[in-house]
Amino acid sequence: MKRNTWQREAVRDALTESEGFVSAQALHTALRDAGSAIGLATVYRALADLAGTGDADSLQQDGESLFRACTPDSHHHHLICRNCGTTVEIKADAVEEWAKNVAAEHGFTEPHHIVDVFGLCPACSST
Amino acid sequence: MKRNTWQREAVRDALTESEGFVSAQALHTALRDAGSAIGLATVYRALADLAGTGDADSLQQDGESLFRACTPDSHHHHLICRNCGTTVEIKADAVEEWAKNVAAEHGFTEPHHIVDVFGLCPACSST
DNA sequence: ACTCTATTGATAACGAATCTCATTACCGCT
DNA sequence: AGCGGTAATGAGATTCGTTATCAATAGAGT
Ligand SMILES: [Mn+2]
Ligand SMILES: [Mn+2]
Ligand SMILES: [Zn+2]
Ligand SMILES: [Zn+2]
Repeated sequence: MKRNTWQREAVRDALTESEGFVSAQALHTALRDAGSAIGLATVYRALADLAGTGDADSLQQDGESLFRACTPDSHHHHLICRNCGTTVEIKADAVEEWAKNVAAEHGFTEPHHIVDVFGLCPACSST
Repeated sequence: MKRNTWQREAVRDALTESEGFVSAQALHTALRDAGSAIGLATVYRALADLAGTGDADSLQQDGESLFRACTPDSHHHHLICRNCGTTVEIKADAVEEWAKNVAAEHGFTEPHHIVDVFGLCPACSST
């Protein structure tokens, strides 16, 4: 059975308080700086769990995985500032349909898709 | 100035002969198996060059970069078999427009996007 | 041919992520 | 509340993709 630990709660809380996508290592450093004694491996495990249950979304950038607390049970995509990490959740039913159709047209089954939009947020654009 | 070497040509040719996306290490192994004495670092450098000039597209899967020879000067996306790597190039003007608009609506500038569709190709679906 | 220097490649170094395993502590049970 | 089984933890070792080093090589203009 799955047990509840303060470590998992700490990771969940730290994720929620982050503005945008963060790496496991950044989250671990933030927790340690805040006085926590949590281990790095535990942060990785907690993030993997959260991503597995749908409570966190992840994406890969520059060869490392980034995570973000997300609205559960709601498939969506992200608009991400590549400078400061600020993230906006986006619903895109048209793209969902397109992805499903394009896979079917070529005889591909069990389709899934990766759709992310990067840019500079208003604050980072004006500097 | 940029010099022409048989190593760069070998990487370009090997990429072109590959069916789908391949990793730098897989390409290096294939070249060595074919009798080439090319070094691993050179394969990495050649692939980075090709990606930089737009002659190759790249994506990240399971923490490693995969590359593929692509039609130059033609922005497109990919439908990829996650079992055998077989890839189909896809034009999707509607998605291009959507990405541009969604960025503009939120005040994000200099937008770009990552759009990939994964699935099982017809051959891999029937097993 | 000569010279300059971009390129190469064996190897070391780096870094994100995972594994090991002895220790800890959550939780169902009495 | 006290036990006991065992899931979870964490410091350190390990794996593995990628990049940095740097002496040797070779492309290309003269
Ligand atoms: Mn989607
Ligand atoms: Mn596009
Ligand atoms: Zn920003
Ligand atoms: Zn396939």
